[in-house]
Amino acid sequence: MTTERYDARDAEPKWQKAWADRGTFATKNDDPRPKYYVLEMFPYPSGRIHMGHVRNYAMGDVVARVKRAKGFNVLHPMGWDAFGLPAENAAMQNKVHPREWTYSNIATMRDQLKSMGLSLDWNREVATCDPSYYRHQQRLFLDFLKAGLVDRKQSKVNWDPVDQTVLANEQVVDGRGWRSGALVELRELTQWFFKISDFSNELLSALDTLDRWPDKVRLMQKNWIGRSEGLHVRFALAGRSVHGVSEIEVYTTRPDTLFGAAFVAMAADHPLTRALSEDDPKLAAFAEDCRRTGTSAAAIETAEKQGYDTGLRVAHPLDPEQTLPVYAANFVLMEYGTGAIFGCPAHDQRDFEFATKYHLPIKRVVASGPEDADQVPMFEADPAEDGRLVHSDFLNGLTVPEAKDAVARQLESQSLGNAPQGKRQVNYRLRDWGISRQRYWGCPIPIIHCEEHGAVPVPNDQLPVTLPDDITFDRPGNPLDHHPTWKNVPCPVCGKPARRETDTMDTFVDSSWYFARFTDPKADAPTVRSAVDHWLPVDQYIGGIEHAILHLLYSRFFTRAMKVTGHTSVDEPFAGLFTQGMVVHETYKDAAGQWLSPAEIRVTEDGGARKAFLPDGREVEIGPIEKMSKSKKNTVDPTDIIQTYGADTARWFMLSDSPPERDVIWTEAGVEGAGRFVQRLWRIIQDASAFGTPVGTAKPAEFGPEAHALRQAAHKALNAVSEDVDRLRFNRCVAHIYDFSNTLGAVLQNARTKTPTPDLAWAIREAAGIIIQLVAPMMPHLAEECWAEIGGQGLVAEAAWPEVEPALLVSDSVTYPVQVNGKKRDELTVALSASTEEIEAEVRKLDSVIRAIGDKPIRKIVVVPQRIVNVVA
RNA sequence: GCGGGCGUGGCGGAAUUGGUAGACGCAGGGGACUCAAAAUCCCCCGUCCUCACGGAUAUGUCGGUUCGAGUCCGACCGCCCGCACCA
Repeated sequence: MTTERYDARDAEPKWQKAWADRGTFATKNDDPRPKYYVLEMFPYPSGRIHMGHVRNYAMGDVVARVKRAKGFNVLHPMGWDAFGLPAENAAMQNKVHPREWTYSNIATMRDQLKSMGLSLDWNREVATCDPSYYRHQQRLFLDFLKAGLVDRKQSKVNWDPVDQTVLANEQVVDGRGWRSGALVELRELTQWFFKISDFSNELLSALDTLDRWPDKVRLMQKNWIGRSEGLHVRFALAGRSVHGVSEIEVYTTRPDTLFGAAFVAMAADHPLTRALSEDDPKLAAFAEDCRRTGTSAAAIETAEKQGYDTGLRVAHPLDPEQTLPVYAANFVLMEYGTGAIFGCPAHDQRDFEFATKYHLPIKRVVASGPEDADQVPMFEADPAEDGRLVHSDFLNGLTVPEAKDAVARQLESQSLGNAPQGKRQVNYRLRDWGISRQRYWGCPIPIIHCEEHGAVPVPNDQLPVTLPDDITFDRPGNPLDHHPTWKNVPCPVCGKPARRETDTMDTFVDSSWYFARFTDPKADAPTVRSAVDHWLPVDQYIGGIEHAILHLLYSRFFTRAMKVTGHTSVDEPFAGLFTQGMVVHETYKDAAGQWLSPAEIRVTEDGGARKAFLPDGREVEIGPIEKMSKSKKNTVDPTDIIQTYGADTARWFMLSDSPPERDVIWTEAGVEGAGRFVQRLWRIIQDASAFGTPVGTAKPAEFGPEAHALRQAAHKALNAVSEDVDRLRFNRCVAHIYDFSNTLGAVLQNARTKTPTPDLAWAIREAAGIIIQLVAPMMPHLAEECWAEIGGQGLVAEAAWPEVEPALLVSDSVTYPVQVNGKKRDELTVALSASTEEIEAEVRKLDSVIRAIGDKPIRKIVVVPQRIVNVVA
């Protein structure tokens, strides 16, 4: 018996070459077989692939290979999300051109991905930073513009007054610029927007059709779109008007609580706040302060609630006797509703805090009964939604929904000025998508600004507008903005001097249609209808949960916009979605508090206590397990792992143990375990090759008990793995394979001492073939080597998925756990055909049951067929 | 702050979706083989009581529904993700 070791370093490139030479993974658009489109979120070319990529692409590869084996024409492409900030940061730090930096990263990462042995069609590779890609994006932009899906309006950006540049939210740390440390200011710029809010209702209602998406993602999107039914209420300013303004319009989803209103609050950017600021320097200063918080919602909402009493008062719309104070407040957003609210402190936590801070009255208007009608509410256990109205005039005694309706009807019939004072309004939280970025490394927005003709689209025959190469980052701001020849061009309409739009597109635009481009990546138009309509929607999309909202929502919008402009006929880009967890690792810190990488240290285990040391013997602190990141140095380079253990081991480990939607902890022991299984399987296959019958031997008519048991195990494993692959439960696939390899290993162990009978030899050969095919999607190189070893036909990568023999999945007896009062006391094996009565009778005879019941009478016996028996006494 | 998720042995996790809690793997312990080591093979392995048979207890915490709860409901604690200019 040979026991040579499997050498991944030798085998892996060999099989990769074999697949490439045969074009195994090249996909044709006109293949008649049913289509299946598998896509993993394409990577940002940051420099090197990381373990998160390995996990993501290993999962997609399993799906692609299994679907291919099941007879589908599989599209499984790869590309690069290649525009973005890091390239500019690298340019500033290392004086390297963003294009050079990006393409060299792509070259490195492409090699790394190829070494993983993924079943990708590399002929379809695209990079979003390539003019051959972004020219079509410019075309889409112009088509959207023509279709009325693009808007130009003011919006706010984070401005760093020292660096003279716009900052991304992640570049704002505690309200200061990350490089300069200067206090960030908000600036208004005129920017381009995609009118995603035109699709709010449709994006919301179509979520119901996405039944192969995780519920949590659909819920997150639903909340993000944020449909609410409410009332616009106009409050008259009491006694005076300000610069001609005599009212404030608020939006509320709780009109029922109007009698509990204690104040009205406006955003710092509300037109009335601005008007008042002109005569009130303190208010102006307050508003300025609010603006300094930055543009991020998290920052605004975690900031302490603050208000400024403007001195204005408004009349209560339902109680002429009463007026309410008007505040400017930092937690009211101009972007949502009307930019003004009324506050009811008794029934809103935030209003409550605000009222307490500024000593405003707190009046309860919803109560579950008379006993709590006058109590100050406790939000934790408040019956806010199912109580009845109190202290509310004509609303008293109504339920919350009744009161909402009553207030709406009253205010609709009541006039202020010449219009009804209240108006029902469906409102969405979703805002239009601002795509202008004041950056170099992005897709140029194909617009020329002319003094006379305004924003003029670049004519089709002048596309693409390519990025100039001769730029520098010595000056702050966008290099495009101070590039004289690129920026200054004649107006396409009149020919007079004009200037190019120097803003580039948000990189989310790039990733909002790449899945469509893959269907015909070299086409002269953004898409070719026959290809895009054939392939879309993506059948299985796989990526990180961090993209649950923005990327996926933008892509859903973009697909609809492409439909409106005739670039596709589909609505939804992704029929199936899977969100995988992160790869995490222990962190290590030396005595000086410096992070250390796993490669720099050595871990020992002594009586359960794990300790880490530097090579010189100094002890290292083992820190918490965190997401792999460069800053904490807790990364493991996939290339190192692949060189040491092989790609198959890395892939296998990434798929085993942890459920794919959850985080997986990278451990050295885990990889070694995976590596041991590679060798174990190789030994099993060599044994099977020696003891099994040769290929093509006729199937015996009869199988003895041992052969039958092995066949049952093989077909049960095949069945289980097939089911779990469909549901992307790779960790369970791995467990089934381990389980089955233990069974097969034991049979082969016996074969060493007792030569197998012909029927068993045949079953061994069958079992070996099945286990190789089960392993092949996850460890494709090892599987090819094993396939060749047992004399399989052609390549496993091209072999059809084996058929389950259903007869082998059923057994003729059932073993029931027997419980007494819910506690397991015994087991009972009966024939599959046994009736409930027969089972009951058998159970009553069991000693263990009699003992457990004692002298209590049996009240009933619950028999759940094929499951369990419970005796209730 | 708002929205979403997760929590089971020393560790990663499984549990037929309300039916035997701990499959499978890692780590650990014991044994076989070996001059020896590695590799491999066999056995044990939640905790507590018991020589054992067996029993009690146990799925972040507290309570509820049920013949039966890791799974469903309510409250709490802890951790993670997103929050519109990171991708």
